[in-house]
Amino acid sequence: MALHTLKKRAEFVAARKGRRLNGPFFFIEALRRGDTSPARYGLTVTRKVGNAVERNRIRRRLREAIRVSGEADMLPGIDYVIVARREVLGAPFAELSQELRRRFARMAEPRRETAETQRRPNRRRSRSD
RNA sequence: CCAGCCGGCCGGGCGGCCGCUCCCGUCACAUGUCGAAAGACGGCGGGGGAGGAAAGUCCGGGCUCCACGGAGAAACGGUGCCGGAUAACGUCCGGCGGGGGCGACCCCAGGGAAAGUGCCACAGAAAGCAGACCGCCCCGCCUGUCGUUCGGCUCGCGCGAACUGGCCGACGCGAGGAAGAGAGCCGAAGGAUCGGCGGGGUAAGGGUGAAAGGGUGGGGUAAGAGCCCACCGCGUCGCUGGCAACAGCGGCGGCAGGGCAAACCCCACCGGGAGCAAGACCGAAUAGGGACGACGCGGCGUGGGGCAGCGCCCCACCGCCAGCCUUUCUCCGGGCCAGUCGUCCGGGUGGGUUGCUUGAGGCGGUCCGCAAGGGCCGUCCCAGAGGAAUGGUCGCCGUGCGGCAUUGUCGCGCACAGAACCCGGCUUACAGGCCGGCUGGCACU
Repeated sequence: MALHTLKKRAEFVAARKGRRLNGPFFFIEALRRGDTSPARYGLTVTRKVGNAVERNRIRRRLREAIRVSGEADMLPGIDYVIVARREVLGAPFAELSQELRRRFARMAEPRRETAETQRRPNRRRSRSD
């Protein structure tokens, strides 16, 4: 049974209010929905990353990486939004899925450290559409 | 073999593992949800699944909705040689004209400049009722210069003769025959030439410019000029060929108002508007809409009523005038014309379903046509997503570059680019490769 994906623009916008985690290939926004239904995810690939072909490729690699190795580390009740960077294109697939797993695991951990990272001034905003 | 021109086509291939989506078949046996059931989600099997440009969204259509009563005018946008193709086009094909190339071929927004307006910078004398800077020519005047002839003077060279020892050398002569050498100055005559000034002729030449009022050659002339002649160009008339654009030939005209219309403009032809987020159906909350009832409602006019009357108020007609909508305007025609409260009714956003892929369709054959294309026959069904599928990953092969090396191995790379209702075009992007035809060279037979 495949994971559900986010469908509405409102859901993407809401995820921005969640915790944020940076990485070399992407950053993740995670929002606790307050129920216990299975995790959902959405992919954001902005137009400045590349043309349509490259954006498609990024989306497909990420989706495949989540399907193969990321699913297990996602927690129920949370919406994840993964905002891709251009580096996804050149990265080896193994490295990509490893990175993805590491990030999900980090999300699941107690938020002492993450809370600290979040306090750091981070006022950069990114469009999700 | 080299260089080039044109047209067509492909644009990585094969396989393993794991996925996505749509369709068809099948199962309800196992598990879960919904359901009375059929069945749906689902399991299993099979099949389809990005492009030549899917792109830019620049034209033309189909399809859909909106608007659409008639007449006239205007405005706006587009197209612009001729004929054909086509559903249509600004596209395509075949011609014509102009330009380029040795050639195969390529390029051209290619109606009207004698309706009018405007512009033609800089340079240049002059840029639009043409003009005269230099130059060329003629005439007059002035001053100088150079030849010729004549006369005079000065200097120099030489010869001769008498005399003579020698020297000096008067005189004469110097284009005659004995001989040879001239030069300068002054004056006069007439001529040539240059310069200056003035008057006129000219548009050949120079120079400026994108463009200077046909071109080349000859005659002609003071110098020149279509002034005259030949050829070319141009205009015009006629004939011939062609459906036509146009071409050819002949006559006539001595040549006329140059360019820009991708400046306004004129002429001819075409054109309603918006787009699948169109539209249709099912349909929450909230806000708004319509009908009926009550209260209430532009101006003038006409009729009726109330008050004793000036006048005011009420009702009706809807006659006129306003206002709004009818396409921008005009005329005619048509429609609408406050608001508040109560009752009832239907629309409608989020969402879902549909439109949604069988079509000016592809492929093959055949016939017609130079071709674009068309007719007929056969055959095939070939993506339909919706935060958006059509893939991810690994291996082998192919191919390009580089290293080692010598035909193996290693490394890096393999273009432009992703359907969103569908077609016909245009334009733009694109690594590499294949096929066919043609042209110009070189070599060999």
